[in-house]
Amino acid sequence: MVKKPTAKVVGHGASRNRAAAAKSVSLDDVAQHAGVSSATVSRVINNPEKVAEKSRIVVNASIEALGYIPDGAARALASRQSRIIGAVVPTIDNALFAVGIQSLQRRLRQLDYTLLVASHEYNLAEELNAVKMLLRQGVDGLLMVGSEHDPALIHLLQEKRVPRVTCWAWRTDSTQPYIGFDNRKAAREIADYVLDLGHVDLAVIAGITKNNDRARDRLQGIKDAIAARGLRLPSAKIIEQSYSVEQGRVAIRQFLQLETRPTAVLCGNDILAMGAVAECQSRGFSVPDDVSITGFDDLEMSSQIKPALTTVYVPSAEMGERAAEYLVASIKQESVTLPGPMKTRLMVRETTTKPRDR
Amino acid sequence: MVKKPTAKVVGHGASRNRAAAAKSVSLDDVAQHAGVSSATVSRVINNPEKVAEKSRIVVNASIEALGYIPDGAARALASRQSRIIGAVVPTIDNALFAVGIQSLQRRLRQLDYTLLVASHEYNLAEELNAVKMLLRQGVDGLLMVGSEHDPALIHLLQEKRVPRVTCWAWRTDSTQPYIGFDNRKAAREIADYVLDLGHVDLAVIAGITKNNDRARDRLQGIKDAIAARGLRLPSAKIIEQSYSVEQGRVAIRQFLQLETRPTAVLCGNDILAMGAVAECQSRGFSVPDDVSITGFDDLEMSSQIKPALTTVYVPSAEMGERAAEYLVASIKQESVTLPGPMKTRLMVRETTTKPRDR
DNA sequence: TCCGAAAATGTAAGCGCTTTCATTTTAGGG
DNA sequence: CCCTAAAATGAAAGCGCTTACATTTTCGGA
Repeated sequence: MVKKPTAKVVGHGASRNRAAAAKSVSLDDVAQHAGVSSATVSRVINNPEKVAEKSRIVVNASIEALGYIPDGAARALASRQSRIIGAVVPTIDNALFAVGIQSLQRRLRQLDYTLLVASHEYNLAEELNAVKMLLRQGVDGLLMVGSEHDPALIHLLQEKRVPRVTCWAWRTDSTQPYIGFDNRKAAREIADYVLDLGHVDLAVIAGITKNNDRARDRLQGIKDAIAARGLRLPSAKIIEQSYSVEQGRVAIRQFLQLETRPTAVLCGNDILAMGAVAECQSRGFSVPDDVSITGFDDLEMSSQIKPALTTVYVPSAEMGERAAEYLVASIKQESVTLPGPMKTRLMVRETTTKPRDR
Repeated sequence: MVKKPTAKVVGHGASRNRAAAAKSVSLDDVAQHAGVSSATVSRVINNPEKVAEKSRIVVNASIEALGYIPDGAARALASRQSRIIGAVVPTIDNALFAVGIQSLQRRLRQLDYTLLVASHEYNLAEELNAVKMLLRQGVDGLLMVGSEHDPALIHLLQEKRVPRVTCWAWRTDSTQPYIGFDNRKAAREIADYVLDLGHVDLAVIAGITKNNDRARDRLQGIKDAIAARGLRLPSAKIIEQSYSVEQGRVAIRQFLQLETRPTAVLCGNDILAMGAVAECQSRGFSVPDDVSITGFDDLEMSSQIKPALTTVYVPSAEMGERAAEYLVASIKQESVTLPGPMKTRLMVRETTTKPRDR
């Protein structure tokens, strides 16, 4: 007698008793409830136009009735798209970036994407790590800040071919897509303004330029302006500080006790400038009469403090929005043209004036 | 003759020619390269202690050599864990939340988790949407702000059983896990301080209390203090404004032109307070001599402006860190005890003083 | 009425992992 | 050296979707 090959039932039947996770509704459940195949349900979700109106209605009703929420992981795995965009910024805890991220996120959500964020606190190795982590999570696109990165990062990105964009900077050496502005040019503008006022003895409180092209560009822009007039900026008149109010205070203190006190201090951002202003005030120096001070970024607060800060407006919010649109478009492989550098704007307010006659 | 059941080879062999995506290295590639099974490679990654040291070394070498990066989606699908934590905040663009998120993110990364953020701009429906989106992405844990939500949200969370935590608030009606502080109590403290100074004619610039329990609690705390002394706070002395410097200015303007000008104005947060201070100054009122003003949150800037703001310190950074730890622990089903309410601290600075004799 | 093309739907094969269970290898006495 | 238990490894079944391809239905002439 010959053994009949019978329908062989294989299977582990292991009932995963995970975390009491309330058995959640799956695509198949919806399909069954609606009396169609799971493919149709999938289509209703992803390509409704390919489904007859009749079944579309039935399926949508079932989705509603069952409270079905698609499983992103399964979706990502099957479609090779996660609908997640990653952003790596130096820190979220700086109004400049917070504003940009907020608007990025808002726009992304309108486009039905989610935002994964990471920060590296101005550390290139950490940045590389962060990007790896985002890549592991399968982000469809990536936003980064500035043009300076670990070479391994560049290599990694090249290899993975993830659509990406660089913000808060802009350069002509376009080896990467930028949506940002020209820090150097903007810095030169505000420096020019101060020089036009008649100041010849300037000092600079820059951000830490190491690994930070934005800070470096800003400093360079100031140097450009000074050099163009045949003036000099001795290195004793340049201090690099990390971005905090306190550090701004610390820095300007040094300038204040110099023999030849500068008549104007240009700061790498508004935070430093606010510290500088505050320190001058508490030491009895008048701003701008004794010292003119400028910032950079034009944070909300900057126009509100007394005296209001002369600074450079930077289009963070618009940038975030544009970046969202650009990334999503490139993911969808739509043709997109990168805008040129975005416009910054000199905001002349109350912390700058002509130097006193000497 | 009996047909031998042979190994049946089925398959579509469909070569997905997706977006020229550089064929990336998979687990199997690594396994092959290392001469082991994919299961072993998986173990090396997830449970190294279950693998003989010898193969562990070989496998790690292969991973390195091939530049293997695990696919998060596949991992999430198979293991039912995404290693992603979601955070839903009103807005990122408010130093209070930015600080919290920054520290949440930092800690999360140390714990090998990633942060998905969403903001709802003080809109409950948007919040529900955001949570749905995060759930769709399969977050393992969820951080939310405040205790007031769309009922559907609560229901959804109940059903999905996602570990969650509520921050920036704390209440005894513990229907949900809180890691935060008691806004009402803290507000009462600062109000008590102002009252102790001798002020009897107070005014309040609160945040918008609709859908915002934090704002409401803070206002209530102030009312508590006033009521406890048998004083009154007429509704004309309460203005609700959204959190911006400009709105702070607008609000205090109204108080300033009142017949019985309040001698102290308590603000719902530092942003409003800064606006209030600025407006007083530009209208020639001295702070604190003509009007005492208080804030809430103790942002970095608040101690730096002139006059420095009397306010309440709120432990945002620590909260973010604790929240990260709590969430990860609950995900791992470790036993965790929630801390009680976190400590806030009255920061007496320069914007408050005794009322002038009348 | 019938036929063919187009539209709608269904079937089932993966996507790249994790994990269960079975099998092989190793180690440790007797 | 053999036997047994423990340790290490492998084989393969899904996880919940998307999608290529096959099949069925619909619809508009002729």
